[in-house]
Amino acid sequence: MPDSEKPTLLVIDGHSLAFRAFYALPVDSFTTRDGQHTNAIHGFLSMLILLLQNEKPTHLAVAFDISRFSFRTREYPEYKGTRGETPSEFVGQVPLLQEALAALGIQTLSKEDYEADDILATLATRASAEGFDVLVVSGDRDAIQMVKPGVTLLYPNARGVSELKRYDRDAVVERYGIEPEQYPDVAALVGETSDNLIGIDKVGEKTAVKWITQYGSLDGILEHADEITGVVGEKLREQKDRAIRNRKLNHLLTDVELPVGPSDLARKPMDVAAVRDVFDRLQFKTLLDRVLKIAAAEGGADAIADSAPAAAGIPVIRTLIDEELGKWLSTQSVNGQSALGLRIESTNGVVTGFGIGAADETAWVPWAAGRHDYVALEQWLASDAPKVMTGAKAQLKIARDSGLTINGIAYDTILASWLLKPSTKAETLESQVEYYLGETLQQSDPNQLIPETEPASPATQAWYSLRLSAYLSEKLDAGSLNVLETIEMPLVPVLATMERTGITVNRAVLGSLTTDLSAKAADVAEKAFAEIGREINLGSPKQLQEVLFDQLGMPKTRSNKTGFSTDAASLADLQEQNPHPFLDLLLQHRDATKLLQIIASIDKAVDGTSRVHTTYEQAGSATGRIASNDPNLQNVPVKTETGRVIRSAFEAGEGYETLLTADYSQVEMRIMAHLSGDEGLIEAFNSGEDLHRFVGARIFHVDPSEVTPTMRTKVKAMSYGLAYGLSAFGLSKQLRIETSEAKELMTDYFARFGAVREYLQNVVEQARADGYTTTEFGRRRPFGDLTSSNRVLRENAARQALNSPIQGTAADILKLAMIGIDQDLNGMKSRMLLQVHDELVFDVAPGELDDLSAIVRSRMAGAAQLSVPLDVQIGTGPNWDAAAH
DNA sequence: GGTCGTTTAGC
DNA sequence: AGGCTAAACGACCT
Repeated sequence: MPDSEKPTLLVIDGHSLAFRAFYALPVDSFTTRDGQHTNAIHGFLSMLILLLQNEKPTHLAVAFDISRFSFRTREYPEYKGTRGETPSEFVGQVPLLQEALAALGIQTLSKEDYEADDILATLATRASAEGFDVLVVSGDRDAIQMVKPGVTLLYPNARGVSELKRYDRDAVVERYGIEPEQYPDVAALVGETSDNLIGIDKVGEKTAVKWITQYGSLDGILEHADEITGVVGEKLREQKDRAIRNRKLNHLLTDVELPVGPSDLARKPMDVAAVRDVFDRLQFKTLLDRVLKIAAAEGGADAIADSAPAAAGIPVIRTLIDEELGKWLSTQSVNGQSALGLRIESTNGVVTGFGIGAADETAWVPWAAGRHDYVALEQWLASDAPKVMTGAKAQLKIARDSGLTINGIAYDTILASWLLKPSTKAETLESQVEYYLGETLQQSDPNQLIPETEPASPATQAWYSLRLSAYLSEKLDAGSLNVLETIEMPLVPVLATMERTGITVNRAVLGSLTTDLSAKAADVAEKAFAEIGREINLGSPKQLQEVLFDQLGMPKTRSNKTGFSTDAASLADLQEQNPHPFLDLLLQHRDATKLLQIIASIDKAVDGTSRVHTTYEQAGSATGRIASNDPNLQNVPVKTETGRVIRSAFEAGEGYETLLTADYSQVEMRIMAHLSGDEGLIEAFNSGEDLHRFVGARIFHVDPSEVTPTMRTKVKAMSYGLAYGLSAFGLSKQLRIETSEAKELMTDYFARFGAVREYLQNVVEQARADGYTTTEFGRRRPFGDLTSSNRVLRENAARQALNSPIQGTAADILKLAMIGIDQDLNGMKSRMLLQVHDELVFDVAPGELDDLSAIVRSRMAGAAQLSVPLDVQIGTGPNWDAAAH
């Protein structure tokens, strides 16, 4: 690079470069797991990164064509007419590329009726006049005409976009033997196949250059056309109109009116969070690293100053205790009015200290039970003074284990970030600091005995939590903030209590079931091996495929990525078409081993007091639901007889009278009735009649008493499928009926409950317009793929969008009920133990059954005011199975 | 040892 | 070609 002090403007023809990348890179290697092609984007961005590194432009813009129509096609409709339909795999990549460019802080330009090259030529001309060095990147040969002192063309060679050839004036002269501004005259004579511009017959580059050299220009040639002898001379005189037309069309405009001038195109800092977001979606790992390196090299924290609060530098940490701490807390929190960051540090589950972060100061409070006077600290912790944390629930549990009371947890950056983008997996403080603030927070590596780098102090961590909260709050809309404040934050201590409480499990029940099931599994496995004459791993889909399709020669099932499916539905199909004892034995083996797995996962989690403590993942699901893990207590079997034996192992705790379960009946259908306003469905719920019987009566035109079990099953499947975007095909599969019958069922259903279909369609339409769906309480879920050109992607997104407000509203409702119940339980001994999406499980203290039932019923039924009642079913019994109803 | 794909338990 | 999950296992890669 020249050391010139001149600013350098880099302008790129977006479409032509992306298109070259599209053909240069194999689609197969550049496709996301969702099926989005990314080869053009990848090729373009890697070229761009190289340009940024090598050319270090101070100013930058990428121009795009808006469509293939321009003033040129109006003048000459055949212009570029030979170009086939642009491949849809390419078209879909352009908006994503533009999104990536926006995140990188790069301005994109386009103008109706003009081509990108006209914009480039205009900018190049203006910039050059204003004293810029200009670099033009275009894959269109017409761009050669822009070259002049100070303007250089970078032109991709045949191998795609990985190498760009520099054409300055001398290079053009060397390559073509003419001056750059003469190039369009040559091209006009020769023609340009790719633009569908036919030249003069028999005139190639050599002849054209010879004439230009001799007569100076196309005009000069035409003036002396009579002097040119031979067949080419005749052709020239015959076809000179073509050359004139070509010359008009290949002239690039240098005076297009643009909203910005060269100096407006100064490089802007990238929005690190947005860059990560886009690159994550595109699954560009290596490219992201390269981009972030550039960001760091170009100015580190300053580069992201626009998108993040100013990094004033990490404040010095004071170590404070007792009175001094009390004064500091009072000053920094303005007597408990203003939020402070809080990080609770622990080792092996025992609190060792507190990091507290204010805006410009941080404090570290070493802590050990009974070692100091902690009055000031414990007062502040127990007060409602607002505290900002990152991952509050886990820290709160440890604090409680150490006998501390913490109130006023007003903000959790993990939950805030999740509400912002609920489809991403839960984060950590370190990942948030890096993602949102573009800074690095050292964390301790548990695998390193002697850490190479000092991990950040809890005080610094608390300070970062506070900064993150400020950043996130600005990004959150009012609805999401409302969900954070009224649902998610109040739920944190409730879930913490439930996790710490756990539920009693009778290991003896599990033990005897394990014995039975193990014997059963061994028995069916042996019989299965006898059927096929050899022993295989029944859990290996690959080995099963060999047995089923090669050895037994069964018809092929639906295919998946690794071959042919052996799932239960496929095996049932096989049993119908090609009955074989092996199939049934295999299913029985699957059944037994699955239950054994679940039992094992529960059993190994039982603690010394016979209780299991799940961990609820509050920021895990895309819709707002809570997930349960380690062990998962939201998928404990219930549907089969054996499954219910597992449930019967969950018992009332010691000193408690019984278990109580409470669940909503058909919440999602009720929410659908409310949201759609469908009069038939609303009437169904208000009638008190069994829902599926009521709906069945309407659809099959019979009296409710005449609805047969078969009719009820079909209607039930249809109703439930609605909220999932079930197709006629899917319905026919599930019910094992003809597609035509499923279609008929759907038609009849919508004939009676048409507002439901209308509502579901509206949800998707609204989501497409807004870019997100919303629950009744304001929880959002963004959707980008609703406008994707990829059909699979688009239709998947549509089904997710229509389901989200329903599933999400149901989640909101039960969460609100839990918060209310927890409040009302204050002063009682009974306790909430489990949440299973539409069900809650409680330990009932002696004498509290009636009170508890009333509280639970009232809080659950009253959690939301819908146009249909929320029906709550309550049951009690010594164990979870017996308490079901 | 990590990641992906398949399968299946629940709602 | 049915929405939201957790978990186990096999297969494959490093």
